[in-house]
Amino acid sequence: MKNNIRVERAIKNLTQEELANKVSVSRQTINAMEANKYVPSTVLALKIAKVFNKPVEAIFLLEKSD
Amino acid sequence: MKNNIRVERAIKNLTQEELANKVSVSRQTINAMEANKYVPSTVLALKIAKVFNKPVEAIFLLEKSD
DNA sequence: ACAAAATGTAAAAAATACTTGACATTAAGT
DNA sequence: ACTTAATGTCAAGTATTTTTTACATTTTGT
Repeated sequence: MKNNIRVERAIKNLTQEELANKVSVSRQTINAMEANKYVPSTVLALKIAKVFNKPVEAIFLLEKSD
Repeated sequence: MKNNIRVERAIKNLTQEELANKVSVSRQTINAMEANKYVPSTVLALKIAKVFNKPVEAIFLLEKSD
């Protein structure tokens, strides 16, 4: 699974830490997600999508391998 | 987090097992999700939304407790 | 009423998400 | 060049998701 968090974060001009605070996770969690180290839970995906005012599908993209 | 899987499944007339096969998880995973026993991964949420042709947000709903 | 299909549930194990803390590297501003 | 903010990364630990197996209950069709 791919994600556009870094891009969306740039658009909104947010640091990893600021985003982390907004969605109540650690900064490392955001960092690891951007580095595609793991797939977040749906709760977290919904919260992030909400911060960016976009549907989940616009930020998190399924790949063939999923 | 709430979800409308049972309703969407009824609309599409799918059994838990059929849905489970479509998204490559066990029947118990679908059952437990419907029973709100746990929150699925984003990959699973995306796949389920795709089966139902709806955005993730239409099927999985954040609650205050999230 | 009976049989078969669908659903509920539970426990143990495996896999993965997420935290905390700590330190190293890079980028930005003065 | 210096300082600070931002990001990268790692390791160990906790929490949660998901699988498997197995059996009980409910629903559906005949």
